[in-house]
Amino acid sequence: MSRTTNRKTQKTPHHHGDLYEALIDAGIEILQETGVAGLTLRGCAARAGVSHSAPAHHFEGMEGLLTAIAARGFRLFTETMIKERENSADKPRERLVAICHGYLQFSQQNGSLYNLMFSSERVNFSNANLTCASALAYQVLADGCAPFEHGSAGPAATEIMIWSLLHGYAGLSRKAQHTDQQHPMSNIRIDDILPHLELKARTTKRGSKSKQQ
Amino acid sequence: MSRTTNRKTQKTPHHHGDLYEALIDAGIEILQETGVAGLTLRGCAARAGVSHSAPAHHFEGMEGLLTAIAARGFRLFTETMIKERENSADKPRERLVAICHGYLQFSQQNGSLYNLMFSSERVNFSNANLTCASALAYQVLADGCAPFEHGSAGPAATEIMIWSLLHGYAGLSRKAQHTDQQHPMSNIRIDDILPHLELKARTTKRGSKSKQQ
DNA sequence: TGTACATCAGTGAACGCGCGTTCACTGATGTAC
DNA sequence: TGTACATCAGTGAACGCGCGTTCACTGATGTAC
Repeated sequence: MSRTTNRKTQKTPHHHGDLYEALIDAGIEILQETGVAGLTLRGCAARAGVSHSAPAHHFEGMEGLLTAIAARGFRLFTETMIKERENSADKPRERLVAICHGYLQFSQQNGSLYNLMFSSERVNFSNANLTCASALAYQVLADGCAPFEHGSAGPAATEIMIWSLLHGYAGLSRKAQHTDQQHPMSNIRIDDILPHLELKARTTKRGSKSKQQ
Repeated sequence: MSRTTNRKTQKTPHHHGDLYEALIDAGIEILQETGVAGLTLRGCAARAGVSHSAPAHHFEGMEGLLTAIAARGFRLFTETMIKERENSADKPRERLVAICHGYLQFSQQNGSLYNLMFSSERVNFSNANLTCASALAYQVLADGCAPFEHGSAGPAATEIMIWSLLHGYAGLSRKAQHTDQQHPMSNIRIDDILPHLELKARTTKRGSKSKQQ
């Protein structure tokens, strides 16, 4: 967020400099503070220190802004997973577990953003920028899964199993946070689950960086 | 939805009869057709054939209506899982798989409603009616998981593993539907995953209807 | 280096919209006697 | 069985609100000569 630090100190009335990115920054902050219901074009403009009609010069309406925010989210998401992976031991299982930790770290620290990225009806998932960013994120997960097989339905089965597990765990633990009730979720860590998953070493050799078949 | 069939034929201007339930019916229909963004008090009132201020006599604002809709959703959800379970062979693994099928059937046929139930920031999850309805749904899943253990973290670990997997699979496959892109999700069925999960028969005896520890 | 001009980026007033909410009302219903 | 009255459930007009969007504008910037 260092991009935003000079936002208030800038006195130039016109020519913000990088309003496009600043509006996305603002949007992510608002998302964090008030959830998706509080996210508006006018609110983002105000937080970026700009008139409420300025965003129209950079985004095609609300959908455009939400889509750009989601794309940025996927890039941060990818970074978080890669960072965790690089801190792990260079063994397939450790690498996958590290990626999973990165996944959940991001989803827990950016709940509303994660939600926007994965389930919003107001985002244009055909947008090339977004498609590209989300494909890169998926690739990290897929590479982590590549050394393993789960059943006989091919590599995608492992990916979908792990991804579903993480996506579900992320959503449920977020909901558990918002509920005062005692929740079974509260007592189970992801590390109570991951080590016991049925993941066999793949018999056919595959590269870990390329996605074949 | 048979409750709603006479809605338009009723000519009584006052005293709808069961407006509380009719507004929930209307809300579920609107949710199905337009998603949560299109769900408004005024819209529900209109669909129930009643003036826009009538809902105020039955619900504490929007949050009250959303909460009631979510509670109804959980009851339908529970019914769907139980129906599938009762059509299954009476073996632990078959029963659990049947419950999982019921789970995904509901989430796929009621995407927006499922989303409201599990991730809306606008629902009051402290509401007793809702808490009760969701606890009953959870109980069905927990009973299905009871014969099994996953790792050594106790019964909750199995429940959370299965629940996360289903919740995640539901959310991702819903998103895959809305995306034109070719999606790895499209090629993998839940039955490519469930049979290969690490679920050992529990060694300590437990009743399947009571929830211990 | 200076000037003229085109383009770009943000302004601020104005618009219409649908929303939730309020409120005095009225018609229908139920009950006490 | 009839009457009076209280209560309930829905009406419809009105309100203010924040929203996205439009549009003529203006100040800043870049470029050609």
